Amino acid sequence: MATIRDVARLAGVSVATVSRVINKTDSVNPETAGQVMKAIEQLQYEPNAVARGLAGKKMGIIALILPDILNPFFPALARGVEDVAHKKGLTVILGNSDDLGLKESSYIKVLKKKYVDGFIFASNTIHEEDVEALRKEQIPIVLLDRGLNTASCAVIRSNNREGSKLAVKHLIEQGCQKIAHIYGPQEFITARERMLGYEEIAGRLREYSPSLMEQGNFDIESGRKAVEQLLVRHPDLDGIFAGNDLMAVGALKALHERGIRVPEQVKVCGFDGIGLTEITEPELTTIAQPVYEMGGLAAQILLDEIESGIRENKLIELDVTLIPRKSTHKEES
Amino acid sequence: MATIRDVARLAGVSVATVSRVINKTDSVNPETAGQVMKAIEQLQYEPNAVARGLAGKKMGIIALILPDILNPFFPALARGVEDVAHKKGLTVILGNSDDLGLKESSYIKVLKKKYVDGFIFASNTIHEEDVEALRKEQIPIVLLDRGLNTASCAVIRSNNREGSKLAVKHLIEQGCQKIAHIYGPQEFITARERMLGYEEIAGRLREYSPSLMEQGNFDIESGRKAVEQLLVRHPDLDGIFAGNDLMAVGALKALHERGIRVPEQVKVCGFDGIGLTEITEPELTTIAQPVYEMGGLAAQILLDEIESGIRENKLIELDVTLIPRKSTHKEES
DNA sequence: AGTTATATTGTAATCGGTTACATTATTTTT
DNA sequence: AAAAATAATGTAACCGATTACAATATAACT
Repeated sequence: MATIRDVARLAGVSVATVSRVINKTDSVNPETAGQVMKAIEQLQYEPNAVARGLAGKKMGIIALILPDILNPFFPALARGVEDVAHKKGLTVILGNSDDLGLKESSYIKVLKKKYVDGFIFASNTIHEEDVEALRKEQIPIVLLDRGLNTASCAVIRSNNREGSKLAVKHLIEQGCQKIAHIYGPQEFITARERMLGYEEIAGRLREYSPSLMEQGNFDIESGRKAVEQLLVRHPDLDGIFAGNDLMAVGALKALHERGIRVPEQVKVCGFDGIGLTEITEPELTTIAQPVYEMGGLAAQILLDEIESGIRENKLIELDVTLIPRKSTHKEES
Repeated sequence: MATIRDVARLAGVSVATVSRVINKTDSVNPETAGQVMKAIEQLQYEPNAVARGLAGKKMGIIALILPDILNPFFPALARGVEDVAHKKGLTVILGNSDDLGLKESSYIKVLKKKYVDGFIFASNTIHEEDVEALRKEQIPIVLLDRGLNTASCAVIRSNNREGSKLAVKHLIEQGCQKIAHIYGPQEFITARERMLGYEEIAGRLREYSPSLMEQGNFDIESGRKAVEQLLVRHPDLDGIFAGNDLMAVGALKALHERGIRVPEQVKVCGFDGIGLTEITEPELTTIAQPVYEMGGLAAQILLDEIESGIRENKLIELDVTLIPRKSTHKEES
């Protein structure tokens, strides 16, 4: 591999001039630049990213820390991030935090030493101090689905509240009168927001009761269990709005096991819009988040901040969309 | 951030000695080492990974290049790789190649400049020359699901042939007599092997005919279409072995649309063992690859090679297991 | 006792870039 | 025409580690 000094020698100039040509940071005589270009060409020279990184404290890498790539919500996010990053010549380091603050801290520690350009946290358990520390060191961060309290960096999320309202309204339109909700762990702001949206609309129904809500923890099994509980208390419920698709799948399973037909007897709606929803039987109505776009946007914002060096603590809330499918279909009467 | 010189100064020794203490590369007087340790402690010193990388040409990063993290097969692989890497203090860079040789080359080019320690390719389209080039530069590689021809580095795959045989035998045991196969793109060795396994067992059946095979391309939609074709030629088929789970899901959908009951009229078996198989209705029998373990093993082998510097061109073939589920259930008569 | 081997430590080059500062030549300003 | 500004380039320090080589002291060997 040729180095910048090889190029300088061949072109008969100093390394500084070569650097200037490469980075266009300073004016260089066009003729000289030509020589340099020719030398670069001849030697097939490519600047060494690590040396650059050492000098500039930026490795051209962004870190994406998410809870678990196995959770079907995250691959699309990762892909969104990676596509944008790759287009700009940056690479993406992936970390699974399992929603453990400790693991997040550990990633931060390791990755800071590697001079990553910035972090995207799609994780709910980052310690506030970690964020603060990164800020103080001027390392750009973008947060996904984090509260307002951390107003010290860009935050992206989708409009969970409105999404829930869409879901419940849709269930009502399809004829549901007694709509249950399986909510996610309340330490997640997304889960809280979705519950609020549900309460806002479902609370108006004559049949509404707080006991129509049951906790799950965002996985399939908990969705199934929640429905079992709900059916004990309300055997006559006719709609279920699950806080995410995974729990909705669990709900579908529970109903199927009990011989309760979907959508005829009970209609089910999920949240997230992951691919799974297209392969259940019946296919699952869901509130789709623009996950891929969220990832891309997060990367875009991060890259902007990296390039410009200016932090904009914007809070971006993306719109979600209802995707009506068979699981909430209303038979024409 | 403290540097090694700060430590040296505080401990009253040279940077070389500090380096020796940190890396245990050379003998250091225990007393001196103590001083150094104390200084390190006091300054909260942590070696800068980039400077180290520049000096040693290794950044403590491994690159995982896969076709598409959105394909449900790969998250588990990625997780397997990442878990092992993280345990050893390495980080993982993720790249989506979309099975485009060009994108792979592009990743290689970029990542070599970043001194990644090694590559794991789970992609089917790497140019032979790229592999050769990396080898020549002594950069460790591990390949997943690649042919024997590339015997110049470690290769991991699962026993696709045996897996197919397991699948077809299972279908026969469950009472199938006319078993169709949806095979994947023949440029993928996995697809070829699975087809061979199918032919080996299904070929013995009285009802066998080459026209029982139909091509798909490993996605849901192609599985559905393949079944439509197959049903035209063989309305009386009673078993379908799909070359992967995604196509099996498509098959399920096609059958469901036509009102053909699974498993009563037709039994279906997939291949891969991805999570989707548990949420279809009926749940899908499949041949499970130990995907997470494959990832872990790939990382392990790569790390061994990185550490030791010696390449072992082993070919490891992992066992697959049949997971019988409802989609091939035989009604007791 | 003289010599060789071993342990311990330091000096300075090296990895491969970026960039502050200095220098010279040329152009613009007054 | 002298002074000031601008363009073009080079020198060398710096980023923060590793490591070859040299130097010194001490232990072991003949």
